[in-house]
Order: sequence, then structure tokens, then C-alpha cells
Amino acid sequence: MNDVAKVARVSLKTVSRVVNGEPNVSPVLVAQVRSAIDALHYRPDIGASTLRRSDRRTGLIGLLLEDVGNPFSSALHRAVEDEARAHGVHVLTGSLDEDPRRERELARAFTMRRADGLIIAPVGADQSYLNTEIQADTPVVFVDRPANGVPADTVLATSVAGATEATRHLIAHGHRRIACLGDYTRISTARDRQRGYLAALREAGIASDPTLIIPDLHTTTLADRAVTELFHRTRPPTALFTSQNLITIGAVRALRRLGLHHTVALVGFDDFPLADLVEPAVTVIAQDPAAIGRTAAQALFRRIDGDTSAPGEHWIPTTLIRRGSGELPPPLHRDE
Amino acid sequence: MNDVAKVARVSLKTVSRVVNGEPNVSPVLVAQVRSAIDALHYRPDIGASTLRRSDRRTGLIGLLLEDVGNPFSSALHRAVEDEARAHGVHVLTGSLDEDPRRERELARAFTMRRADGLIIAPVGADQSYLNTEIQADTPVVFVDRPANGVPADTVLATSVAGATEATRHLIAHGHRRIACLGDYTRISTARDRQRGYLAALREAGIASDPTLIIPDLHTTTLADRAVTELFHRTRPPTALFTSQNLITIGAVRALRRLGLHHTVALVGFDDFPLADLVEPAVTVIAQDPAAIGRTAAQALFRRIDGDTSAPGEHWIPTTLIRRGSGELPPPLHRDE
DNA sequence: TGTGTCTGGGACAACGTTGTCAGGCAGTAG
DNA sequence: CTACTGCCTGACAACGTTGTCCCAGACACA
Repeated sequence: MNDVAKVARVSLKTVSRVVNGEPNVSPVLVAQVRSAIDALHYRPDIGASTLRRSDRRTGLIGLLLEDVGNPFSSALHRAVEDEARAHGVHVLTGSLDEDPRRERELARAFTMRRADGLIIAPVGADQSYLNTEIQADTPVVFVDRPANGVPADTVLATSVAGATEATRHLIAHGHRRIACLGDYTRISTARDRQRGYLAALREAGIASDPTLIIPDLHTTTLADRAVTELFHRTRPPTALFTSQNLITIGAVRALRRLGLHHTVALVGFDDFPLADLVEPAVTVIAQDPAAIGRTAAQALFRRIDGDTSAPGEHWIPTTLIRRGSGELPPPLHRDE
Repeated sequence: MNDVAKVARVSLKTVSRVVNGEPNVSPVLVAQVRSAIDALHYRPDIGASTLRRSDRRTGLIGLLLEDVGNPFSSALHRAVEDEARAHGVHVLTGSLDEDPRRERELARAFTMRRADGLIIAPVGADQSYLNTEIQADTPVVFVDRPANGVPADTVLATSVAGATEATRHLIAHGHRRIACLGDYTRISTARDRQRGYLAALREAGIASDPTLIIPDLHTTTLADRAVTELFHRTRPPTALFTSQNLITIGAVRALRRLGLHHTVALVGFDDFPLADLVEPAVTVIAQDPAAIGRTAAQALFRRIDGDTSAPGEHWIPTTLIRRGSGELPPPLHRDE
């Protein structure tokens, strides 16, 4: 910038004025500065600029997701990016892989970069470590899972209601023995979905069978194995509620291999690409990751712009998508 | 930092030394400084630090992808992130949506943030605008598509060879009338894949039928429509080569609706989740987005660390995955 | 005791910007 | 001619750090 000033034969400050489009610079000097900038290939240094500026905005937000490579996270990411773009802000991303240490490290690293705000899909049991940052005026919005120990905006899918709807749907089609396959119990949404499942059974007056509730399935392989085991029992279920993406896919794979895909009903939580193309097409409770991301980003930018109202919870509704697998009836000759 | 120094009753510089773990500070003072840091919730400002530091490293790299939400991009993103993590570097991401203007804007914005390097999946016809930045010592690595007008490392899948293998595979199963459904012709990889298709036909002595080459399909809908049209002709093809993800999915959908999914052979370029679960499972030429991302990041970090050897091309091989759809034979009674 | 070496610590400038303030120069009114 | 206004422009300090240099004191050796 000094060099530009020298070449354009004006002061440093005048160059700054031109770069920032401030008014009251004579057209002659503007032209001089512009051509000097071009000649020297000058690029303003945003880092230095935010250091000096009074508002201290970096124009950076941090986005901590489970895994930027999975469909749910990446759809959410995209929605956040679009919102950020509208605000002229860039997005720093990081994957947490269910590792609470990594969550803390990345949150800390991004605040050290003076990110204007953070959107976090929390994995740890406790987020109170963020209180310091929030008091230091770095707003935080949580997505997908509720946080603990921090008052902050949270954007969640209606997990309980969605799971209830899924289960109710299976009951409406005549099923009584419905298995519930879930993710790690320490994940709060996994617990929510199980709660929703139980609520629907209770509502229908069906006694829940604990042997049909299989938790801690985190991968397709584990889910596949669990389903296989389920149908080697003497009294297998007639329908499955799979409470997560990968579990659903694992279940589809297992049912096919067992030749049961046209016999056993299936409703999955969370939609996935091509769910409509498998045989039979998979009925799901679809979340709306784009809406979650958009809502979270909007809330964050409101905070960044100074909104100090009490933090709230935003619920993004789920939708039942009937595709076939969830509408299969139970075999007639079953004893219940 | 000043405040910390005051509370710890030491000089600014000593605090800096403690924060950066420099040697030759007495344990007593280290402890004092540490407790002052904790008491004041002090967080070093990385921006200010890199401004002053002599190496001028921000610990930030920029990653410009087609769309962070699509499976190919997000798998690549994840691989880049893993490599970056190993180097203690954070990743700034942006989606380009096939918009060359957006490519230039984001590249410029990230260099203004003094990113240590850029990984770009280029969409524009010309990247010579980057020469300035490269000369100013911001290394750039291109992925997925070759760049024009810039000497820089490039990481590419073997598109031509992959397309040839796909087509050859169909020919080996007896097909002669094979359609080629492609993306926008302005995308170089789309042209490459068509070239590979033509090469395989030539090699087998089959005259290529121009009416079977359908370009400019960018979405599932367009692909679906094109396939539908194809099978309303009097002499439809017996096999399809779909040269991109979304096109493959559109084709699967159309074939199903037409009831031809067990009749018409199909090989797609680029694997996609659940390709093994549709009926019949889809034979594909799989790219390896993770390997592409990893290789690109490794090349970038070598450049950042001072490697000045001539830029090179890294070819990541594709793999044919036989799943069923590509192994369907042509109907026997066809006249050729 | 004088000299040299090593260690721990601080003062100061600088990184590339922008906020603040003051000054020069027209033009206008008294 | 003076006083005031409004418009341009530049000098200077400051943002939060770290690189450089220098000094005080401890210690060893002759």
C-alpha cells in the first residue's frame, strides 16, 4: 500500500480511501491510485484491515459439523454457505467425527482466528467451555443437537415427533412387532427418536418389547448385522424403524440379502439420495438439512448484527415420505 | 496481551514468549503468565500474529469446489481437510456452481485473506487471472479439471481411459448400439469422456452413430427426458454410457419407468452411494475423490513448503465396478 | 579482580491497515 | 479584508502481535 502511494504520488491514507470507496476523493487522484494499484498488482490485506478497523469483524464464520463428507452435513454446509455469501462472509469448516476433544479444539482455534460467529453440531456432553467465548461476544448457534451448559440459539429437527410419526405409520398399517434400531445412546437425537418410537407404541396401547430395541448402531455394517440377527430369532418383528441414515441403508442391505425386502416393512429416519430407486423404495421421515442450515445462519447473523434477545429453539419439521417400504402389511397369519 | 502482562507483572514480550512456548523463560514467570492468561480468558489473536510474523503464514487454505453439497465435492473436501489437519491448517470453502465469475471472485477474496494456498476445481475457460497470485507466491493446485493459461499442479481422474473402459465393457458384452449421454460440452471432462467413448468404438471397429451422442445434460431431469426420448425412437440403443453422476441417476429413473431396467445395459461414470442397492445394481467407473483431494492437498503443502520444481499432472486411476447393470446382454433378435 | 560467556528479561520498532485530526485552498458572505 | 464554510488531502497514532537488540546479573576461569 505504501508502494502504491509512492507510485500514485499521494499519501497512504488516500490510497486507503480509494480502496474502501470513501467519498470526497478527487476523480483525478482516484484514477492515479487505480492505475498504480493495477500496475503493482496490489491486493489489500484483509487481515491487517480487520486488525485496525473499529468493528473488529473478520467476515469469517466457523462451521463445525459431524463430517463435511456426509450428505446431511454437506447439505447443511451448503445452506450455510449460501446465507453467508449473502452477507459477504466466508465459511471455515471442520469435521468433528464424534470427538468432543476435536470440538473444543476447533472452537478454540476458530475463536483465535476471531471468527465473527460459530455454528456447531455439538458432539460433546458439555459445551460450557464456550461460555467464555460467548461472553467475549462471539455468538454461537447450535444445530442438529442441543447443547448443554450454554444459553444459545439452537436449531433442531423435530426428532421425537418424527419418530412418533414413523412408528404410528407402521402401526396404522397393522404392525404390532416393530423393532427400533438406533445410533449411540449418548447422542441425544438417538435418544429422542427412541422416545418418539415408545410414545407411538404407548399411544396405540402396544406393550413395548425391550428385545426389539437395539441401540448403539453407528455404521451400516453394525446395522446390517443387527438386522440379520433379528431375523434369526424365533419371533422376529414384522416392521423396522431405523433411526438414522446409515442404519437404514444397512437394514435395506440385510433385508435384501435375507430376501425379506418385500415382506418386512421399513421406515427410516432421515432421507437419503436414491431412497426412491431401491426396491421397494424406502419410506422415510425426511429432515430438511438445508432449512436447518439456513435457519441457523440467519439466527447467527442476527446475533452478529447485535440482536441480544433471549436465545431460542428453532424447530424444523420433518416430513413423512411414503415410498413403499413403509406401507407393506404384516403377514396375515401372525399370531398378533 | 498487554493486560496479561500487567497482571503477571512482566513485559509484553515475556507473555509472547510463554504463549509461543519459546525457551529460556524461568518457570516462575511461566506460571505467573499462565495464571494471568486463565484469569483474563486471554486468547491470542492469530490475525495480528501472522501480520507481524516473518513467515507470513496464515495457516489457511482455500478450497473452491463445484458445490460443497454434492457427494463428489464433499468427499474431496473431507480428504483435503484431513490432510490440512495434519499440517495444522484450516480450510476455507466455497461453491462455484459452474459460474466463472464466482470462481474469480472467490479466488481473489481468499488471496486477500492471504490464504497460504488454493485448491480449485476450475469452471471458467481461462485461469490466467491467477498468474498474478502465483507470482506473488500463493501456490495453486487444480483438481478434477485442467486449468488453462496457468502453469500449476493438476490432479485429474483418468477420464478418457475410464470412459474407454466403460464402453469397451459394454462392447465385450455384445453391445453395438451404445448411447453416450454427457454433461455440458464446455466442461472439459465431459469432452474427455466422450472422447474415451469414441475411442472404444473405433478400437472395436464400430461406426459411431452421432444420433446416439447426447450432450449438455446437466441434471437428472434432463437426463431422464433424454433417455425417454431415446427409447421412443424406432431404433433405440441397447446400452447406455452415462458420463456423470446425475445423468446416471436420471437414466436409472427413466429406464425403470419404461420398464427397461432389466433389458438395457448401463454403465455410469462416477460412483454414487447406494448404486449397489438399486435393481439391477449399477455398474460404474468409480472415481476416487478422496485420493484426488489427498493428492492435491499433499501437492499444495509441498509447494507451500517451498518446492519449486516444475508443475506436474497427477492422474488418479478410475476403477470399473461390475454390479449387474453393465453386464446385461443385448436382445438376441436385434439386427446387428 | 578482571574478563568472557551464558541466561533471563525488557524496550522498541515494525507488520499493513484505518480512525482521528488538523491544515490548505476555494468560495461566499459580511 | 476578515471570517466562515465545505471540500480534499496528509501526518500520525493505533490495532495485537513478534523480531531485534540490548542490558543486568550469574557463573566460570585465569
